[in-house]
Amino acid sequence: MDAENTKPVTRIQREKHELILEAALDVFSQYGFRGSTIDQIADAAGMSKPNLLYYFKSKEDIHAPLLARILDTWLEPLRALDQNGDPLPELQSYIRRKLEMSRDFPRESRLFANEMLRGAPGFSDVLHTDLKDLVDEKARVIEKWMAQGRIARCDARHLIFSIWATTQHYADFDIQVRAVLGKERGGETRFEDAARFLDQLFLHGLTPKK
Amino acid sequence: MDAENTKPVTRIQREKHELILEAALDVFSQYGFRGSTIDQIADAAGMSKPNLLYYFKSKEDIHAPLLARILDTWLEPLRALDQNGDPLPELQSYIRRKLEMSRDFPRESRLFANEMLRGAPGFSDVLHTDLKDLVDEKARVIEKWMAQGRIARCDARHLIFSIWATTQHYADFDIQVRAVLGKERGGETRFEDAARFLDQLFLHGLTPKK
DNA sequence: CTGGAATTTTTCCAATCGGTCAAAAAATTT
DNA sequence: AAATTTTTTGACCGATTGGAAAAATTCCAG
Repeated sequence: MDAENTKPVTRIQREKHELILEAALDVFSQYGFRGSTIDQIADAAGMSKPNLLYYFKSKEDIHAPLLARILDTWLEPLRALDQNGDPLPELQSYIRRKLEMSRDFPRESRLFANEMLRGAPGFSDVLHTDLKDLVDEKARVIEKWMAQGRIARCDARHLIFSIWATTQHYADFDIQVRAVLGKERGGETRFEDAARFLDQLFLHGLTPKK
Repeated sequence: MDAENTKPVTRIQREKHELILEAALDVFSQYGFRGSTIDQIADAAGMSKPNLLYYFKSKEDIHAPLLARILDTWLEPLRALDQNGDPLPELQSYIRRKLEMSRDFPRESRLFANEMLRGAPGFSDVLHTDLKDLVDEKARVIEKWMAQGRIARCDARHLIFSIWATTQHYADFDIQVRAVLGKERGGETRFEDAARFLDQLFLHGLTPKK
């Protein structure tokens, strides 16, 4: 009955499953679902298309587990936001962790972005439940901090949006960021520079300390 | 010789050109270049594929003018950043104008995002010249303001990135934003809420005024 | 080292892809 | 209204798409 949940059992199955998902992440994150072809993925995985289809019976079946895996990973830093910690350091470390994810998992970020651009088909239910619930919960935590005067009063949800946006930008718009910074400005320090900048932005904004 | 630059002359040509580009923007902004089909665009434009190809001789020829038109529009607010104005109001109005563009031209924003996710093929030259030059120029303006103590010291380029990221987020991740805010929280005020929040973020950050 | 299971390759398919072409139909000019 | 130009259609093309089937091969336990 649960034919789709049959997990790999043999050594080869485990290896190839992982190999294919790795290759698929490369391809899907660049071209999106419709723009990617099974042949492309098979090539990237170094195998023939029918061979790939022996492990995943359809294009959807390769894409779905990638998405499922990601949302969880992606929200982990937000889950770690601790209501018992100090507000500013908590948010600071949330921002830093999200930025590190953009640095270390840019393909995952782009896959997610591709899905959002398409309007998140067959994914919007998760957005309205799991995601919304988590954001609601953490927004309440942040609002409590505001009520206690430990943090400036602002819209907690838009604060979360701005953290997502600024950090994911470095993965999703990597090409643009590199182009603008140029090589002479040492594009390899861009994540440290970004971390410093975001720290200041979220802590103090642009008002000069007189 | 300049066969590709033959501009529409008749009334019908002008109308259909615009109609097709409008439809193509809908499709390309959702599925990206590779994920979109000429048939889809023709359907959206209410005409047959061969008829569409009478006006644009290839898929590329529909896509290219859309992209060309956008980068210019997109950077106009940054161009308007006036070095003779007051720093904080200048930046504030830059942010507001960018946010308004996300509200009024979300498809253009998504088309651009799609192109970036793909690595901006056949576009990266513009990024390294026009875009970089403009950002360099405006970064110098901002750095001058910092040197004069009229604005907090920070990385001017990453400041620009953060403005791009936070504002475009409301167009590119619209689905997610709506899902998180939910209808009960009046998703139709999200742009006003965002404007208020971004004003505060960039002006004062999160440090509470004691 | 062999028999059965797991894996891979070869061949194939119908649908869709981007695009062409000639003829039909409108629109415009004379 | 006739002649001409512009626009639209339908039929079609080779290449690519997602995927099926079955034969050929490799793997591994007894």
